[in-house]
Amino acid sequence: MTQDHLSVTLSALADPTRRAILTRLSAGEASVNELAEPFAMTLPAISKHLKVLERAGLISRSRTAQWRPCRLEAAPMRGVADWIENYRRFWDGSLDHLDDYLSEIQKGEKS
Amino acid sequence: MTQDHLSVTLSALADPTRRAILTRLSAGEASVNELAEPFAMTLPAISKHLKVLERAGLISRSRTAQWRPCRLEAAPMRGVADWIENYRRFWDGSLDHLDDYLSEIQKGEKS
DNA sequence: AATCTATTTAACCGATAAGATAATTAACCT
DNA sequence: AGGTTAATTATCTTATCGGTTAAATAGATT
Repeated sequence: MTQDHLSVTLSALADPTRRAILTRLSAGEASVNELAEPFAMTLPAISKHLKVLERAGLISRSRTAQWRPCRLEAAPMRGVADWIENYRRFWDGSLDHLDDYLSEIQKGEKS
Repeated sequence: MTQDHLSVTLSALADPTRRAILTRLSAGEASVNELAEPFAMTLPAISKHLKVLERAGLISRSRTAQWRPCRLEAAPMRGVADWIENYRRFWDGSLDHLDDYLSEIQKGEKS
């Protein structure tokens, strides 16, 4: 089954190692070895995680000599933020204007 | 490995069927059969999806006769929204891109 | 040319996920 | 009691995931 963008993004984000990598990258570019350093995990494992993040469009990679520095590309997160925003009222607790929101919600995702 | 809340929530949300179920539930409670109806999928499959959502705390279930109506519980989404909010500046960009722009300008002025 | 460094690819493994079918539980209605 | 409806559990298959070790590629250095 060809996965939709939102599913690809969310499942990329569902792994704690990958989220930690993104957090690290929010402080700036980093090489694969730098990214791997904090984890009790082999390099190929990190390499795989990076490939998942790249496929999801959450990072991009350049080439400098033998290094392949990674950069955060947060754009796909916007889809997640937008989707989840439709549910904010359900945890924010102000159920007062429920009716106003219903039609908006129903315009949401139809797979 | 015991999964953290955020990972459990995100992987529950990573499936389009489950997201569609949540969207449906944002319009109000529904029975399992009602939830299953729009999908080309057997009932046990839906039942499994519901179990995943329940484990993630994204739905709760009551018992009325032979029906087990499901209700949306959006609370766990808050963790997702909070986490992702840290990245908004990277796609909203106004601040970031302004910084880039300003440093570009300064380089231009110096040369 | 030889070697060191950075990273990826290949091949494999165990665990989990998503689906199916068939059987089972639970509650309702004659 | 017997049958219908609602939903779950059990079992199985197939595919993907997250990790490993070992080998391969690519570029820099000596």
